[in-house]
Amino acid sequence: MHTEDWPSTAEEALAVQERLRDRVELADDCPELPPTVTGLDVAYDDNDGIAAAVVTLETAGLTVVEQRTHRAKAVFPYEPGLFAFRELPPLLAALDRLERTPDVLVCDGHGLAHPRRFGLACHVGVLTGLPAFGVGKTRLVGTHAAPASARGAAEPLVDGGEVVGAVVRTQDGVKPVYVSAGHRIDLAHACRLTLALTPRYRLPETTRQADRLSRTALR
DNA sequence: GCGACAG
DNA sequence: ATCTTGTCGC
Repeated sequence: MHTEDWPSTAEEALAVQERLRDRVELADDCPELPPTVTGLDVAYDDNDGIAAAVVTLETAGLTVVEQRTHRAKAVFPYEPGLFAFRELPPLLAALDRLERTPDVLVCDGHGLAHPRRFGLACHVGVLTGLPAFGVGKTRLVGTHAAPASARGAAEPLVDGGEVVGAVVRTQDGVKPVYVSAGHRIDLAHACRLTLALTPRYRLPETTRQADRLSRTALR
């Protein structure tokens, strides 16, 4: 899929989303402990300028092994449920610049925890063919009980009668994050990785590194 | 009809 | 997403 035929209206985006949705793989392909984890994030300025950043970390020590960025102009407005069409172009461009193929992608948004079960993490996974999951800071859909206050506590996120993700407490007493599978990885695995990526802070180290890099790339 | 609504 | 000082807590 190229920039030329990228959807520019909500109707077109919905059609593309529906087409891609059929290619999502729910089976878990992701290794038990992938050698590396790659975080994705995008920063914005006041003039439709956007900068995407991807950072690959060694899973064991969470040290950076490779990082890439891509600057561009926003080509799609923010719209809940169609968020992927805004961040996907620069993210895919940045991912293309990586020399080492990622083992698993960690997105700043949702995967299956989406009104049509196909959020950013699903798009990224399907379009790259790589395992991917999402870690959101706030809820998009679903209801859930409050997880216990200790790090590691989690509660299922339910929408339309099905479990679409998990609400996970990554640090004692902090606001929980929303974890959901995207492609070729299951929820349990995504939750386990999320905890491995949050030894000290609320958000995954992958997201923190990508966030910081995208901001500097914007200036 | 009235909210809710990833980043 | 982004705009921002002080302030509560360990």
